[in-house]
This record gives sequence, structure tokens and C-alpha cells, in this order.
Amino acid sequence: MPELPEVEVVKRSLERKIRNLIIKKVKIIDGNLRYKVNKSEIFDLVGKKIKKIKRRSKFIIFEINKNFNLLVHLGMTGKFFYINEKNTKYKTSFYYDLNNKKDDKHNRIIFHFKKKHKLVYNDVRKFGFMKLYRYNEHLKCSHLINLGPEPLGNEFNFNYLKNYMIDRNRMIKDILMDQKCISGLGNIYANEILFLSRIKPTRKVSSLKDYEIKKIVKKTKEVLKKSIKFGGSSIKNFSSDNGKKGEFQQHFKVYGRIGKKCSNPDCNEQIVKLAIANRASFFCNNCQK
DNA sequence: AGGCATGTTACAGG
DNA sequence: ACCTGTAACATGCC
Repeated sequence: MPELPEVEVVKRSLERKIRNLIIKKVKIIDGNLRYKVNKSEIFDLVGKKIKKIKRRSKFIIFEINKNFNLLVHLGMTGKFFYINEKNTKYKTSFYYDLNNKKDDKHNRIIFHFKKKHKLVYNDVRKFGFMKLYRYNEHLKCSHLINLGPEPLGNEFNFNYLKNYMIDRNRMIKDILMDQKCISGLGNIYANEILFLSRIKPTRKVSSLKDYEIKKIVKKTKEVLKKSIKFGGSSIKNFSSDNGKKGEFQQHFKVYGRIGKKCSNPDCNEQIVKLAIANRASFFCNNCQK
């Protein structure tokens, strides 16, 4: 699920579903996530109210009463199921097939609220994590302290990006995925942004012209907003047909399109794939310079 | 069987 | 101190 648009969609839906609910019980089924869940800390949450849900980059922050903040990262496969008193199950904002027992195998942590409402943290690969911080200590933690600006915020602009690139000689795709430079992009959106900007992922940042940097900033904001509007991307298909699903994956221009015709109507090239910094990169040799 | 996967981080070497 | 590449984490799917 999890690049910025997906996390934002999850955050908004959690805000609708569990804001102001009081945690009655926490059950840890498997706390061996990326970091081992600290049981006594998590059990401290019992009796406390979830006041607000926030997002920073790909992190979700549950603000609990005043003195606790639960920092959550979904890793590659983390997701939340919300189940209400009528036993309707939602995969965060999406309806979800309650009879699909296969996924329940990967339920890791369950928060129980009143009247059988619950929030399930499910994570197949267990790369996600949950850490509890007192007061505002999370703001100083290693996960958040080194993050670059939010791509949708005003601080992410031409001057900022140009300045960040000075004296660096890395490939542009690598820079876009560097959370210290911009926080929240991952492999899919980095590929999409460079296609939309008509820039090859292998270009060294020192070779980028001002107009190209401007274009990257513009397309970054455009594509993220568009994806959020479409409910993010769900790469895996879920069996639900009852309600909304993320559908931005249908709008991918390059990601995963190896060997297929370039999305630009006037171009007949095939999309190629290349590994950059260990990640699959897709691009059109003709359209991207 | 082997390769691949939306993410992060530790480490080695330059 | 900065940069680069590689591997590791755990699990499922093709």
C-alpha cells in the first residue's frame, strides 16, 4: 500500500472511523514486527482515547490523550482493517470481504473499542512497526528527525530542490526516493514523476536544467494529488466489489509496464526496465531525455 | 526453484 | 562527512 498517497488515504479513513474512540483492550498476536512491539508500553494505551490521526511522510501518528503518540509505519504490506459493531469489515477506507480468512493469518495487533468495534493491524511481511512515545518525543525520534519536506507543502519548491541538488551527483530517481530530500515518495511515484517530467531516471542531478527541476516539482505535486483523489493505488486486488477501492494503479503511465507501448499516444517505443539502487525503474527511452 | 515485490537501514568501501 | 552499492529483514506470488 504504502507511499504518501496511500498513507494519506488510510489516515483520512482512520480519522473517520476511530477518532475519539477509547481503547478498551489491546491484543498482540505477533509483535515481531520490524521492531519488537513493546508490550507494556502498548498496554499503557488501555483506557485512553484516540484524539487525532496525523500523517508525516509515510508515517501515521495516532495522537492519544495528550501524552502519548503512537508512531506507525506500514512498511511494504502493512494495512488496517476496521470492523464495526455490525461486523462490517473495512480495509481502512475500503469495504473488505469478511469471509476472506486468508488475510487474517497476518493479523498482528488488535485494538478493541466499545461495542465490538476493532482496529486490526495486518502485515504480511512484517516490515511495518509501531512505537509509542510520551509527550512529543516522537518529534525528535530518528524516524522523523531527518525527513525532508512534505512534497505537497510549500517548502518543497524549485529553490529548495535546486539547492538540495547542488554539489550532489546522484541519479535523479535516487534523489526522489531519498527521504532526506523529499519525504513520502517511493518507487512507484518516483517512476511516474520522471515519466511525466520526461526525464530519464538515470540522469545525474548535476545535468538537470532549471526548467526540468521546475517540471519535477510540478509533476510531483500533480501526481500525488491525483492519486489521493483516486483513493491511492492498490497493487493487489481484493475480492471486495462492494464499495470503493484505490484505483490509481489504473493510471500508472510507466510503473510495471515493461515491454508495453509507451503511454504517450505519439510514441511507439516500448517501456524498458532497469535496476537503479536495487529498485526497478521503468521508462521510455524515446520520451524521457 | 528462483526471482521479484509499494520500504528502511546497516555496513563496507570509496 | 558524503556518496555508492549491497544485503538483510519475512512472506507470498508468479
